[in-house]
Amino acid sequence: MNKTEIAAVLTDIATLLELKGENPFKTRAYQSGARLLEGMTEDEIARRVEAGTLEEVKGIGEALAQKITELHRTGRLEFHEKLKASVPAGLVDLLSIPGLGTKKIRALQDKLGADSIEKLKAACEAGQVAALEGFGDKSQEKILSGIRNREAYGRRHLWLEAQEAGAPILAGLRALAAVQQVESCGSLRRRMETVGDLDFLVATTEPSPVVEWFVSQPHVKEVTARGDLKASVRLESGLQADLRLVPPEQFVFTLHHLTGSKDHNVQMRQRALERGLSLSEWGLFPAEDKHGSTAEAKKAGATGPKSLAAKTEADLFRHLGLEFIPPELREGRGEVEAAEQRKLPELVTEADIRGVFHNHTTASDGHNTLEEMTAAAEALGMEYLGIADHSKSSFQARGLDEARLEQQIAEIKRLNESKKFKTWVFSGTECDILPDGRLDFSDAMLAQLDYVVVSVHSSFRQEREVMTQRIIKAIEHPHVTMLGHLTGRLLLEREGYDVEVDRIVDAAIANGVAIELNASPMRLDMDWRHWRKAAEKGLLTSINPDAHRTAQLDYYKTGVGAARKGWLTKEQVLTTRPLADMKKWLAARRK
DNA sequence: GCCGTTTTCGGCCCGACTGTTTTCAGTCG
Repeated sequence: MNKTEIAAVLTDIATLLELKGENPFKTRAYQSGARLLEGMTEDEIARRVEAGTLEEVKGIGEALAQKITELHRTGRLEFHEKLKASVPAGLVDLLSIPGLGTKKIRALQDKLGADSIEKLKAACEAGQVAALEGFGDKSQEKILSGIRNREAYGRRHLWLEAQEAGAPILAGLRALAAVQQVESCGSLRRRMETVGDLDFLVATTEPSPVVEWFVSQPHVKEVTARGDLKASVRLESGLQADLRLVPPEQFVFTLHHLTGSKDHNVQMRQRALERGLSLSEWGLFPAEDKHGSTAEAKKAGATGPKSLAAKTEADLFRHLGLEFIPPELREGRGEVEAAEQRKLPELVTEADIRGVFHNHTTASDGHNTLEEMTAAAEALGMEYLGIADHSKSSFQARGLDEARLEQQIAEIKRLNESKKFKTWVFSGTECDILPDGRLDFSDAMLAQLDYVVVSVHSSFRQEREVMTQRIIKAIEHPHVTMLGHLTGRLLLEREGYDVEVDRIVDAAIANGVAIELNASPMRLDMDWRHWRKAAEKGLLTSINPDAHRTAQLDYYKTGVGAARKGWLTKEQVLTTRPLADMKKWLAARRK
């Protein structure tokens, strides 16, 4: 078993033990064991299993070491299997209902035999839950609504959806007189491809009008919590939005804490400790001396230790000997080390982008004409726009055959010559990669184009090796400029096809082909997790909106977010080049 | 289940909020 699988088993054990009412510190030990494994390399784990030195890792003791070893060697763990068999299968599902934790679930199971969502729902409808000690009408109603809305509440949301839902809230908060500073935090700020909920942080000395505004904005369906220092609402979309209010001097620390990620925060706290400091959402304090706990220090109130001051996050990082780490990079993937060595990349910005490739028109499955798309690109200030309608095999998308493509080439030529728009238009195609790796157009046809995007749109289920070879064959074709959506994934809907990313990246570099960063918010493909390594090897990308209507040209901004998350600099993104350079680069590709 | 320059036993992160309680347990992040 690899580390991810082993960690998953440990986490599962923790959950099952909790449901059985085990000592919470025992369950925490399994959880932290899982986290520790995630933070180690496969190599290190294998080495420690082999040498029997797992116990040297702080947080892993005799019991965990034995279990990890068994899982690593055999892929099974009898302890886990017996445990699983002893807990009703439906019980774990109950944890997904808001307001239900292990204690209440146990009570419901013990007293009502409710060990599945179905049975719990029936018990609620019969009024049995409200009658239980420790429960009441409100709890019963909350459980029922939690069950009814389970799907909507549990769902993650595309980054752009979350961003659009959050923008008016952020603007509204910013406009309040009592608000000194406000930011959204969490995965939205880190620009993760999907977002679980919205987190807003406000600096204020006068929280109550802020809370009042927050819970009474439009689109709030339900207020789930409301206090002096925090509030939570459920929006009509099913998204949950949380508000935290802190005094101004604490803002930066809470902002950093709530932005995360967890892994990043763990590393930062560790680093603080190494320097005799203690970092938390409350501040950056001198670490407590051996005789006083932080709790006692807290109780001492104003006489307790004072946090170091930080006006901005840059101050916070500076206190720890680090340069500022942009939120997008805070994933615990080497950014702290890089910040220490002053080796963080200068990330590409929206302002760097000069043009957009891979866009569709009404010729295939787009909703706007060539002229409308060009006008929209001009309005965005783009120096160039690349059209790439589908090729003939994509008949579901009204793909163009040779005759229609030649027509479009002529049309684009006329448009450029007319100088009607400041934006230059490049003729291209999104050419299907056929199941055997051949392309959907002849060499002669492809040679007439300014650029060629190649994409897989069929036979998604091919074996990993077949699919990998298929794509590499296409990349090796002399007329190909860039590879479209590497895996074809649709976030929250469909897994991508199975490919060996490293080999495709190497083939692209060897053939001078770029891999697009498809900026459609439902794709963001190739995944940001691959970009750092790929770009360090020399891969170039093009941030492509894959727009099917004028408004979607704007997707390039979402793509810039993903590119930043992938540590990409301006130099590594082709579409930051001015038109003249871009023309030169494309011409050189065609020789 | 893990840990220890104060401990091999007795701690383990904690603050805010809700709901059901009448002083607090459970959940959440």
